[in-house]
Amino acid sequence: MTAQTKPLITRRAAKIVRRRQLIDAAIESIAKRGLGDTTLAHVSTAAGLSQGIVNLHFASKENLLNETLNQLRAEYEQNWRAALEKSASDPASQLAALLRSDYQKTVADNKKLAVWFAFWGEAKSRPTYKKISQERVTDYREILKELLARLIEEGKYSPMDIAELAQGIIAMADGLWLNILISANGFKRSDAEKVMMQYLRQIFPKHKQAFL
Amino acid sequence: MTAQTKPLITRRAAKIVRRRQLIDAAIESIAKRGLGDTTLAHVSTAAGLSQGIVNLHFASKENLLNETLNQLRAEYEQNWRAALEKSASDPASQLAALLRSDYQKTVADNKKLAVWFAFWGEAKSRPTYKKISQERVTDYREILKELLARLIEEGKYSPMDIAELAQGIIAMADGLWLNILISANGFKRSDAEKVMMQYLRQIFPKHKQAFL
Amino acid sequence: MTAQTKPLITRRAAKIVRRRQLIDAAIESIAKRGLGDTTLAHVSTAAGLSQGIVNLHFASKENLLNETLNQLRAEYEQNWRAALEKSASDPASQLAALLRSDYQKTVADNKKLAVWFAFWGEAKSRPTYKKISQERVTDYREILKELLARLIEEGKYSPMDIAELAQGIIAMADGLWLNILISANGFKRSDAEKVMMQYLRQIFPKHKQAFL
Amino acid sequence: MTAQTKPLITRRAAKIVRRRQLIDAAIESIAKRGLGDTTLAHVSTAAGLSQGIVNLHFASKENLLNETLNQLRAEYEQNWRAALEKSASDPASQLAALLRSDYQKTVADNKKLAVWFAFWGEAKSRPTYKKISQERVTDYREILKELLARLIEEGKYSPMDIAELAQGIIAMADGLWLNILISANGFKRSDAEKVMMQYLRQIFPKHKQAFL
DNA sequence: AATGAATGAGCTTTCATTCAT
DNA sequence: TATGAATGAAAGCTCATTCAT
Repeated sequence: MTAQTKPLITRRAAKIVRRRQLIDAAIESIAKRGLGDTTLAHVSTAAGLSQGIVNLHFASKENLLNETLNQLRAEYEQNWRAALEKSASDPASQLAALLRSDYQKTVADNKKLAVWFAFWGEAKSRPTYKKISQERVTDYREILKELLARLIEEGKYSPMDIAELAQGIIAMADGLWLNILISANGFKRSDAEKVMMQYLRQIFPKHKQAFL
Repeated sequence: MTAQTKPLITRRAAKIVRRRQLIDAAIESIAKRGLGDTTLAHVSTAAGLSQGIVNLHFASKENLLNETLNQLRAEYEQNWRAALEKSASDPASQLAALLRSDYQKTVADNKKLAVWFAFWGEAKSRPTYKKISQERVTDYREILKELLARLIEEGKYSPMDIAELAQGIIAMADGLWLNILISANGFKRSDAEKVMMQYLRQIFPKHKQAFL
Repeated sequence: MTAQTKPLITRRAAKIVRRRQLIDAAIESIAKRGLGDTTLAHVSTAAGLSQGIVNLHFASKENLLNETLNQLRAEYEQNWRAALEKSASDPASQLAALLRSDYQKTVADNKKLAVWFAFWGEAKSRPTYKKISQERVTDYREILKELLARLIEEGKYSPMDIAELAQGIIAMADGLWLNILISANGFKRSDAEKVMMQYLRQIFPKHKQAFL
Repeated sequence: MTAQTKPLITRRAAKIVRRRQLIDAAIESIAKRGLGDTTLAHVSTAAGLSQGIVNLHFASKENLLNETLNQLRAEYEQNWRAALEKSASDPASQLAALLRSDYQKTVADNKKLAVWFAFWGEAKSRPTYKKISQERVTDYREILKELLARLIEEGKYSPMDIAELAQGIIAMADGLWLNILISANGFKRSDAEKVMMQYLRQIFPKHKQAFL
């Protein structure tokens, strides 16, 4: 009887935990089998739960998948924001921190990359996937542009089209993810980071040090 | 009028023609609906043919999909090789031609990009997709490295890690494809080309002209 | 009246009950249409259940069919063992009981005979069918041989090759099943029994009484 | 021009040959795969001919199968009639010849037995198969009864129900076929013959010699 | 909140049959 | 007479979803 006040919170918490558990199982399965071959049975089994559980917590498979992508997006954003906070505040350090964060295990391990690409592969025909995929880089791009502007000013580099530059950097970042996912010869996260840093050194030679 | 005895489109088309027709229908459907929602019924209907036709010509759906990816790969290669042949032989022109070819309509229209990403999305769990995806860039990468070497020598640029450079360029090229596919603000093939050219101008300032 | 809270037939029947229900439906359909024309739709409809039900409980059609044959084999064995137990223990009575049991309604009604022959018809190309068909008579044959030996001893008949004798009796038993199944002129179970009893009287004239 | 009178005959002959060729291929396939898994593609391929060939010569698969069974029936009859003609004319010899003929290679090799049982397996649901299967033994049974009558008279055996006796003999003959088809321990045609001869010796001890 | 038996639409595949050549 | 590409109905099977418990 004394325990009766608490359960509401506990239950709500339990609910969130369960959802997260199912999302994790979904990521696991998508990475292993692809989006097309992932069934709700795979997900619930991997979560050690029963058949109907996904529909109970997410109402539909579509919804689970949307939430999964959303989860990935949130993690991604959290990760680069944390990286910025931890790093020194000068633009070069911040830029390095931002771009290095893309290759941290938390966001770019083989499983998660596979899932990102799985969703991108369906993005054209699924507005929700497309939208979340776009959202993933909106803030990132703005921050990136800001940092580039500050760096160019600080380093007195000749003027550049910052928007284009940011596009290029993000493109390279994504392309390196693809390379990690698909390469035959074991291209790793650390390799991707090296390539990216080399690129930054080439564009911002005066700040080489920050990009070693 | 003399051709009137034989219909222009013979009902029994040559096998190769039929196969091509079905591959085209597959591309169409994958672009429209994604890989996961593409059914053989979609493909055969789009081709204006009957239910069993895909299994007749490709034995299985899996095989059709493999051949579709293969077709895309072949087209891609053909396209950049043709671009190289048409362009001037100096390394800068060749480099520009090679990288511009990635954004030609033949290989990078919205449909084909969607299909590429659809396959990449399943590449982790499908060895065949992975393999063909790797093959897509093997020759391309070699040629690219060769051109970079010649250009660096010609321009007497300070030494660079050519392999890494090539990785970065290809990554950017692929990432720009993603941007075309997913961007909200109408990022087009021509925009991608601009970004890439800007990048080349930054790395090879003495050859700016070739990358305008 | 007290049972009214729970319906007599619970929607979710115990697994074993469902399986049995489906096997019965399969027997029904095989008898009516043959093995080749029996579809899962026939079986599930006959069982008053839905399309997917067979795959849910048996994983595949092949498995359902194997289990069906197995069921038939088990019933057959149960039947003759029960017959032996019920009969007097002298060899002649036992022999009569054993061979009469082959023509009891439980195991040799028109439906089940049709099913046996349906499986035998495919036995050559289906190892599982062949194996189960062999197993059907292994114990039966041993018991039969034992009884023949005891009877010959008891009656002091001139020595016979018991194995061959048993082969012949079993062959006749099976052939009589075929006759029931195929005969134009309404050859019935009781007719088959008569033929078999006549045969036994001929071989074991001193025990005529037991085979009337 | 001189050859123009002949072709009609040649063609007709060719037609029969072709039909026979297809029937043989059907037997081959049914023995190998069973009735249910035999497709027209199997048959035409085994005959080294093209897809549509069966429909051309038999109008339908059903028809081919009926004709195949018919062919088997005809061969079977031919075989025992030939055996009777070759044998001595006394009833015992005739009887021995008749029953031995059931285990000659021509009619009772593994392939043909498999086909017989394949058809019997569907006989219940296919009137045509049932009919032809009945026809197979109608004349045979009459002859058998006649021979039994003559033998009983000749041997002055105590009176028997000849119809029942014939039923039993035919049943045993068929059951021995089943044993050849299904037995695990290599029960052969010669073994079947032995069992049958033993039986005859038991019933007609005075004619033992004829049944050795 | 959780289970898991049941459903049924929809999928890929097979195959007898047709028919232009 | 023969071919073999094409058809389309029908099969076995999968799986998201429902719902009694």
